[in-house]
Amino acid sequence: MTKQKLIIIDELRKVRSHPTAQDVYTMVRKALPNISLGTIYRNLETLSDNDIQRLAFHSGKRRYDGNPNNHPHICCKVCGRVDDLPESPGINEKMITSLKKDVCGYKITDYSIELFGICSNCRKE
Amino acid sequence: MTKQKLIIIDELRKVRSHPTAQDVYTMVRKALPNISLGTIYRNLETLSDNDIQRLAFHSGKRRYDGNPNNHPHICCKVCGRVDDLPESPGINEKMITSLKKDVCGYKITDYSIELFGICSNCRKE
DNA sequence: ATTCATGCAAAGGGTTTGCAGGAAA
DNA sequence: TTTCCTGCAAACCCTTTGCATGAAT
Repeated sequence: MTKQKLIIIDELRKVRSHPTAQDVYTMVRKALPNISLGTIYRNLETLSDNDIQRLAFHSGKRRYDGNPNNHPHICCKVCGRVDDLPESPGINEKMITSLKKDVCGYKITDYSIELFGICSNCRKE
Repeated sequence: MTKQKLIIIDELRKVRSHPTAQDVYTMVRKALPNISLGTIYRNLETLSDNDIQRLAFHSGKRRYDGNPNNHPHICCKVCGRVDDLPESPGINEKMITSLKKDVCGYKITDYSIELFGICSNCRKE
């Protein structure tokens, strides 16, 4: 666990914005001005095994979540903004368990539940 | 609705494999040998409004589904294979409706529910 | 000393776009 | 004729990678 990795985790845990790799680069450079984008990418990749979570959306840019536990998000199709969804009674262990039944031989490790829409800012325009 | 678009839809409806743009290119060239990749991309984009569905995973490659209705998928983290999930009692309108509550001003248009894991083929290796 | 991560820059790979030619109404 | 779509190729952008340097044990 290097200084670079520690600061990346730290910065990710501080925000709720689900930043892109570039965003993380900008954030981390405040503490480590000489860190390279390559290191950001390499470490985000490594840390995704346990400490953080990668999110995939249609924009082509990955986003990262300092919370490693799968949970639902909502993503704006216009500006790309990503928010955590509030707790929902529909999303619980029972529902996930029922999803995992009959998965045709797959061994399940993760899930992703995302809503898509237009955020209030973008609707004003 | 051009010949190119019609054949792209037709090929997508014929398979359950959730092909990438390159895959679609290969499929469509059997019927239209001179079609270009650019046209494939442009039309997949246009058709995603109504006739087909775009899927996003971590690989960076988008995949396309001839079924335009949101429904759960399962994706192999090793080979990238994507399958439809069988009907699940946990995924129903009630659950989606409950998810849509309290979405902080977003206007919801779509959702995506994906499981990730390792398919039976990749587990053998 | 050895090992492994870093910084840098170049390469890679999927997707988008500008433009001239062509199909369709 | 006008409009819109296509084929082609180049550009774009995010991400990955090779390599020499540097940190850490």
